[in-house]
Amino acid sequence: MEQRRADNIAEQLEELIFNGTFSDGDRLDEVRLAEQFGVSRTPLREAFQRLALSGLVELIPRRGAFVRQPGPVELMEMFEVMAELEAVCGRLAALRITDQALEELRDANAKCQAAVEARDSDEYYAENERFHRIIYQQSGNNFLAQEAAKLHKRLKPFRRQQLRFRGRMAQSMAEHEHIMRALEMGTSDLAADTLRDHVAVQGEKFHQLMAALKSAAE
Amino acid sequence: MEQRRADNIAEQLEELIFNGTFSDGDRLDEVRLAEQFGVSRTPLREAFQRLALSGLVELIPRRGAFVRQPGPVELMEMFEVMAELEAVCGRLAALRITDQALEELRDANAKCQAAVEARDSDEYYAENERFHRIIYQQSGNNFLAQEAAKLHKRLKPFRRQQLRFRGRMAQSMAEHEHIMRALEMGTSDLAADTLRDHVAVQGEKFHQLMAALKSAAE
DNA sequence: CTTGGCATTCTTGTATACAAAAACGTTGAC
DNA sequence: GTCAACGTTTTTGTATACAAGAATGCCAAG
Repeated sequence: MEQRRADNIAEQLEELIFNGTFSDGDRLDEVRLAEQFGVSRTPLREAFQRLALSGLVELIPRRGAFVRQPGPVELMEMFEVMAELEAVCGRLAALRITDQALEELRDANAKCQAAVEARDSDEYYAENERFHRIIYQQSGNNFLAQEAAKLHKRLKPFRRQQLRFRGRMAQSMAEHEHIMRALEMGTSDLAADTLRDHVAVQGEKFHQLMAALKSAAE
Repeated sequence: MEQRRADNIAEQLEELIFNGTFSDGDRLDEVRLAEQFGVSRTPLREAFQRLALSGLVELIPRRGAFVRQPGPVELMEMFEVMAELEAVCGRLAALRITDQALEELRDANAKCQAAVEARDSDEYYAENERFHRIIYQQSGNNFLAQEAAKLHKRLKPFRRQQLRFRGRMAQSMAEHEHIMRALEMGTSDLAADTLRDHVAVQGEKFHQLMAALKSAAE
């Protein structure tokens, strides 16, 4: 026995849900997945529980585990909450941020810029995430930072799509500049508003994308 | 076999942690609890997972399940986040609240007032919770409402203590009045600020209480 | 007396076996 | 032909058995 297969399985299942192998409403068959992963049902059931807590899976008693992808409405709601959480982080961070953290923000932003010019979207995502994560941390509120990071992670697969809009990357970079300036100046309300808009626009773009896909299908 | 013992056990354990039977750092012994509840280890482990997700228990691989009560610092952080979440709910609710919901708020508030006069703290807690829950709902953002309710529930046992401050109940009632007025008028920023302060002061009071207890112990 | 290594014991993680509930298909009655 | 009731099958929930890692204590060596 190695150790903690259940965790590993939870991650793999998460990946399978994100990449679309399983989609909304699919029932996750315990026995089938068990032999597929080469384990017994026990660790799989543990993995289900873990996924249920992060919201990816719904556990219905006596019925099984069902994939639960958020619909457009729920997604918009989540983006709205994300925007507010980021705004709070920004407001607190503007007062509490350290010089060193500011330096790291500049670094992350510079690498973001480089990634945009190199058309390296993976690099862009990574550095963008670092940028936001620094702000969460610098809120000085660890609980808040964790909650923000949790939701950020959950929205990750949807944020990617929205960035395919023409010119969105450049616009996003400009917004980052404004955010940094607000943090440097320590103007908390401005930092909050700028961050809120920065995230809210992602929700908006996503909404537009959904609408476009829908009308294209008709 | 009845059905879903695991859920039941999770609830009971939650209660045991809240009422102080288990306190911070305690290890939850699988076998001991299993025979205590008259079940096998399997449903217990499921219950642990569920408690871990709500943050009451920390699961350390190969070590076991440990009770994880938030310390003073984390508690303050949680109250800060709660204050901000309520503020957001208030800001949105001020724009979206229905007349019927306003009526229900008035009703909950009146019953709160009656409970204060009757010195019925249980009733007060119940109606106070209803008051806040209505605001969560009226934010029009279901995801937000759920998150707010989740954190509200988690802070419940700590909120109770803080209300023992002299005159806190009356002050809280006055704050409720202000909140309602802001919601009636539809002034979202005012509603947000009033709610934020209303919750933040709870954190403050709690802080004072902790300090008082600490200095009394010296 | 202290410390390091080894063996024993205890506890967690996983597999398998069993029980009960829900899903499914078949058959029979109207 | 349709619908309902019953029996079969599948699938979930729980118990138990087993394997492996961590904790503990003992003994010996310095």
